[in-house]
Amino acid sequence: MSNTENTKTSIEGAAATNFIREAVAEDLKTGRFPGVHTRFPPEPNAYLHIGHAKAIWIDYGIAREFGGLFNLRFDDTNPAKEEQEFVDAIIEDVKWIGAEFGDRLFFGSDYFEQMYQWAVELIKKNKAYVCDLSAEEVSKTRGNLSEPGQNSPNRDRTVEENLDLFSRMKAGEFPDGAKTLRARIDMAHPNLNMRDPVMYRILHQEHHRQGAKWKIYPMYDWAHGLEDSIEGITHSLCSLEYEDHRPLYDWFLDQLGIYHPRQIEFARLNMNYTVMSKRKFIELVRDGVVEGFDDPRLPTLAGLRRRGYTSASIKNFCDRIGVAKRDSLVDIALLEHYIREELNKTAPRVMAVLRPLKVVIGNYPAGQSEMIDCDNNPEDASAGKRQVPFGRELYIEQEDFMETPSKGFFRLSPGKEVRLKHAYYIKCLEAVKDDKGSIIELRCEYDPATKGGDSPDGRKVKSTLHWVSAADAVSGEVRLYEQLFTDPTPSTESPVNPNSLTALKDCKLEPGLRNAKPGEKFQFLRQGYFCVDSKNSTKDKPVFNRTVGLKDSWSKEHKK
RNA sequence: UCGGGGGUCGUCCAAUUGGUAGGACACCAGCCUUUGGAGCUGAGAACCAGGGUUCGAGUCCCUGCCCCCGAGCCA
Repeated sequence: MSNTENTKTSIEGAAATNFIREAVAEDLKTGRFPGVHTRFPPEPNAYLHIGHAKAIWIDYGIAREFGGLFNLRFDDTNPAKEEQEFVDAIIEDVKWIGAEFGDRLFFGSDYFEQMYQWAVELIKKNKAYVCDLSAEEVSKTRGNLSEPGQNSPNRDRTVEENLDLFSRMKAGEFPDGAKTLRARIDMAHPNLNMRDPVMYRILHQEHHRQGAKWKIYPMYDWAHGLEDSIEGITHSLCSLEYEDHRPLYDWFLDQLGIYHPRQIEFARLNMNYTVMSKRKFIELVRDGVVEGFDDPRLPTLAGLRRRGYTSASIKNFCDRIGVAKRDSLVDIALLEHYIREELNKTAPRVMAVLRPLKVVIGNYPAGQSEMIDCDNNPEDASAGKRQVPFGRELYIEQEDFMETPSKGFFRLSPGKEVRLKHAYYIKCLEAVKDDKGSIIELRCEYDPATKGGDSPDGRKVKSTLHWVSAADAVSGEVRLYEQLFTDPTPSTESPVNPNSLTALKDCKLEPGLRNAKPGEKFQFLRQGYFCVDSKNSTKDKPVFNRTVGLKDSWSKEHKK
């Protein structure tokens, strides 16, 4: 345990400690547990989101820091909601995050037989009984926050009768909902979870792994502690809403007298401008509001990955938000900070014109072209240089030109000179308009002496623009994303931001981008970080997703 | 109403367990710049309230206040 001291801080020098780490260290010190073994127990009924990444990183982090083990275990106790598709997606996501579970991949449903035996044991101890009440009746007799519940009329069945009925439930003799197995605790308990909770319900439904073998399925409260116990979990970490369930978790384990892990709860992650609700995701996908669970606007891990987030940036984020018990709302700007920080160091710079405006350089010889040396990454000299074609006709960004410049605008306008990145200074002579008066082309002249972007006479320009040679440009689609919701604290009913996706269909990309691979990440100079879409991008028609924009003090100033 | 939790800069998390309240993000100012990017420097900014104990309280004790979770045969 001497290594706990220097493993306190993980990547990026995050917060020094948290209450869970301290509790685990204490348990090791007092000998409550000889080592550390954690687990991440998703139900395979949806895709994982960044809130799960936080949980995974806590579970895995605690195991790693104390030299322990980490299991991935599917809590697949409800066949009505669970599917293999989700199992596969979750495994991929957990691996992507980098929580190593080795061969410790488990399924709660594999323990059904053992759970059944333990239930029989509880019946024999007269701690559980078969109840004939309907779901509605159970609900009605449970009481409420201020009133105690009433005992089930079947609460005092004999052990023999209970054993018989329970085995017949298992055998499939009764229809769905006809009976349940309930723990005999206390219908007047102030904690509603302790009022004779249901342990098993009858479900004539095929399980994605167990097939038609089972007609009864265990409830979460009954199953979860048993799963933890079977796997020898020491610290069963979960979110705050299970605090009320801990007494029940403990009760089952104590009644059985089996190995007893310790449950510790922490606050789940909330982020502004988004929702962390599986139900909402399913709804958005079903209604076609988003493309799928991996839509880049969703905070699912699959969505973030497709958007261009790296697992490292998500882990850095998780380390920084820490672990605590109080409710919080993390600013999504923090997540964006970590992906910018990483991509600033690693993403090659390229030029792409999103909303093209043609520029014709009158004094550049017709038919001539040349290759310009461009830095791949000013943050990283080892990234080298590449050659980009330059010619008489170019595209620049529409928003980089203003016929009558507003105050503080120092890009291109008639009579003004700017630098084309890595290339030449150009001066605008004239804006050509169509019949309707829209600007369709700029007539400019360049200064051959400024090749490379410097003027020998030392004159300065206030602005540098990105550009793409018209003759060589690759056309592609660029998808710009904004927050999924305009409401900083959306409810599940909040409308989706109508501008959450803007697809620009005819962007002009520098020719090298033709060979970009799915998932490959770039900085589009002056605009942001983009990655090749992993689903819709083709060689002929590349598609890029904007991961996050560059910080933009101009637009900030402009809004004032 | 009952039970379980929780209140520290705008946001998130710390404070060696009673000894100068700190970091990150965000924001603001300045510098620098062949990305209005990046980078650098600096500033502002908090202990829910009121009592008490103590030389000394974010930390211990009282009394309030506010917030979250819980009444699925979901997890």
